[in-house]
Amino acid sequence: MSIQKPKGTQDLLPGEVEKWQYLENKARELCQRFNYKEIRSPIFEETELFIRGVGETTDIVGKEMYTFLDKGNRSMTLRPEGTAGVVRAYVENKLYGIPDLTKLYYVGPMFRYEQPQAGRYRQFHQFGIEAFGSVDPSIDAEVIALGYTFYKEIGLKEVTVEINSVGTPSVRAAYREQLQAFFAPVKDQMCKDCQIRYERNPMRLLDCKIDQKFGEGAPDILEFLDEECRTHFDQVKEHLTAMEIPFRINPRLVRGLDYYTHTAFEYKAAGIGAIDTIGGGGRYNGLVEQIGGHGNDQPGVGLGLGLERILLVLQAQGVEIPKPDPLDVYLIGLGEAAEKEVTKLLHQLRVQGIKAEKDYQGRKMKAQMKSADRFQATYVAILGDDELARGEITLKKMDTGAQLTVSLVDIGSNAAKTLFQ
RNA sequence: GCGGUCGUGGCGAAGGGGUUAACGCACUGGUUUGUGGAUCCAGCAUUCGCGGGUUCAAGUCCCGUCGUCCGCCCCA
Repeated sequence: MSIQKPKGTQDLLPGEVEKWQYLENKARELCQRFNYKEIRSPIFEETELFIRGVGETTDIVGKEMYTFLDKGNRSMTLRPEGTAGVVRAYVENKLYGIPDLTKLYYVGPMFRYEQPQAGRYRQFHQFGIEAFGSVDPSIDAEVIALGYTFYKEIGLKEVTVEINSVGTPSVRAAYREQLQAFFAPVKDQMCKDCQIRYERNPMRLLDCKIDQKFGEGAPDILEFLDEECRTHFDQVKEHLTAMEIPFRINPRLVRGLDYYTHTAFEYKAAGIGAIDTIGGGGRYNGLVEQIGGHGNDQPGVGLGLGLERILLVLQAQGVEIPKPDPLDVYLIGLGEAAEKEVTKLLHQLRVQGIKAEKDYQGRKMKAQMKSADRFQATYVAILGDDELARGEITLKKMDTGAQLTVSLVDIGSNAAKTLFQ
């Protein structure tokens, strides 16, 4: 049997890849306006980085990493998310020492070893941003606003922003105890997954689909926030309101990564089967120090948006993505001498910036006309022995069928003017 | 990791034990020795994901395996 692509990966072919280019271009252009600079970090890192960064108790580290030993017997892992690598690069390159260079973005593939499903792949792609060095709530709001603006500008409708505060580690510890106390009486009645969650991450008990009923009346983390946390959260909300970014407070929003503090948020949209999260992020004070070591305490806040999920929702909503321009001109040469002249002219046109093509399979003129039609060429240029003898070429405008003759020298030296006069 | 579904030409899709594997689209050629998007004609799967089994006979039944799609856990 012939070799197939690895499970959960996809070949992005012409026709589809244009949509990706559109999204990526939009992301870059948007980041320029928000003054985020691109960073390209490795696609694989030392396994230890993700264990320390993402968190040992997370599903990502526990069961979803693509880990392998390199030839030096070092444990490496294909990045399952973007933040850890960017934080590592930020610390390693001492970017904290360069004033104003703290707002970064990336676009690229991520890897998680999971069973594929609608909107879930083993290699998927994220557009993400990270802002380092500020605890100001306005930067939390800016990050949320950038993601929301991206969705809006590519034409996504009905995107919901959900926000929550997951507090600080000490706030969470207190909350965790209260939650365990709340669920203790019904613990034995809950599903087997929840039995595990009860011990490892009680906050997850709140969004279990099976055991919803047990969560009713459970304490909200928002009630446990201390003064600092509450103030930060309130100010994030005020900044969002000032920017007219609609949001919903979801006190049960828990993210899958351990590093979040204070602000946590998700973007949701319907249209991907059972999955509705299309992006998310939050603040991660303490992560830089955790990865970079003592003395490197820099706060950060960031987000990650799933590109294939965006594409799926766009499709479900029937949003059209602009197509690239079709071919300007398709050249047909009839006879050996004319074909050689076509080769010359084709190159002259391309050098001048004209999108031009010809046949390479020795096909009949009718077949070449069909090709031109498939490429949606604006013009077909026909060169036969008689035209060649006169130093001219026949131009046919495909939508009207109108034909005219132009000088070979003219079109070769100033194609744009000759074609579109 | 678990559960369901499906796997026939470039694409869509019939055939559910009997031997020439429908049909549609696309493509190529012809009708038109130099003019596309229309009509008509012709061509286009020694083979039904892969491996094994049952049978006189297997796309068709059974088992395994790989993959797809969907769902669970969790997330992008």
